Amino acid sequence: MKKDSKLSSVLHVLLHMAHSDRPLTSDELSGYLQTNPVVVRRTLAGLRELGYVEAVKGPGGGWTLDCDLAQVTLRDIYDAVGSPGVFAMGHREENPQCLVEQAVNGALDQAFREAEALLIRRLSGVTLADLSADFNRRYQAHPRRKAPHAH
Amino acid sequence: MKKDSKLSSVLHVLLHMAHSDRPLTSDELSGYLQTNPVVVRRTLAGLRELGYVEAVKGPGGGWTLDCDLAQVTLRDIYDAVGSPGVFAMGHREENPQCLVEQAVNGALDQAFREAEALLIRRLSGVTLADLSADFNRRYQAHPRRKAPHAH
DNA sequence: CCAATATGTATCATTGTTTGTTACATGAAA
DNA sequence: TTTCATGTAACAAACAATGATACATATTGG
Repeated sequence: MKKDSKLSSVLHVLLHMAHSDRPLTSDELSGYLQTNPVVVRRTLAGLRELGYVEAVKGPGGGWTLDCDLAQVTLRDIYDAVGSPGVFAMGHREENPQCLVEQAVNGALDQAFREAEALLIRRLSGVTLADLSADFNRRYQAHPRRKAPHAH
Repeated sequence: MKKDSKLSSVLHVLLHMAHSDRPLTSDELSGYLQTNPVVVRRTLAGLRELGYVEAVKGPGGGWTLDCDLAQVTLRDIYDAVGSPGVFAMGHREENPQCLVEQAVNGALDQAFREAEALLIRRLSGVTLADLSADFNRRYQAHPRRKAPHAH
């Protein structure tokens, strides 16, 4: 099944923005993700509406962070990109009257709910600042690299 | 994102088989799932190869269970249908050299791994016999229903 | 004011996966 | 030998995610 990479992509560009001292254009960001500038704008539109990032038009414009990295968790970003369904599995509403199906779905739903709850807890426990610090650690470990982010 | 319902579907038909005293044809089973007989055969083919079910050709033929319900867990069935990817989210291999991406993916992977491990644990803790018992409880609670499974 | 740059967004094309369908071969039973 | 059933390949349809194009809007700086 095809995987939705919105969350990963958004975090990727947010971190790049965190380590940039000037606005980054959709064009530049799309280069990092090897995608299209329009896709970037589309994806970041939600974050802009929620006030996590700011977009400025015109020359010298682009995207900048507009939040406290230490206050925003991965869960916030997950919500911001639309809280996409966590699981690739589910069940159609085949026939909810069927007692057999009710039994099956009940058992599966229980397991899936618990797993999703754990995932959300874990995402809530990591801030963008944590990610940024993690990046810095990796950078210290590879100081020879010319650019902090090889693209 | 579209959800894969193979696991749910397979469990559904397995339980029907568990409560039937004769082989059920792909045609009948496809009726329960509101799908196509060929899809059923395709999906159950894996379970047949693993010995969980048996398929008999010819008049009076069809599908029957060929395992101990108390010994087979939902996790076994999950594996039997191909252990489809659990999550609808992921990350492309955009640019693994990028330290930013490494930091992001590291954090996400950690959270996803834990959630998946919990899901597998939960699935391992439920047997087909448990599901069958659950069905029976539901049936006791609705004794007026003419057929044990309304289809 | 105007040219250049950048986002905002609607629309359409492309791609890939899943599911459904058709067709036909194989095998078993009466 | 007819009928009923599975086994499977091949193809069609449906759908969602992604990419691309076009153009409007806003801002900067000469």
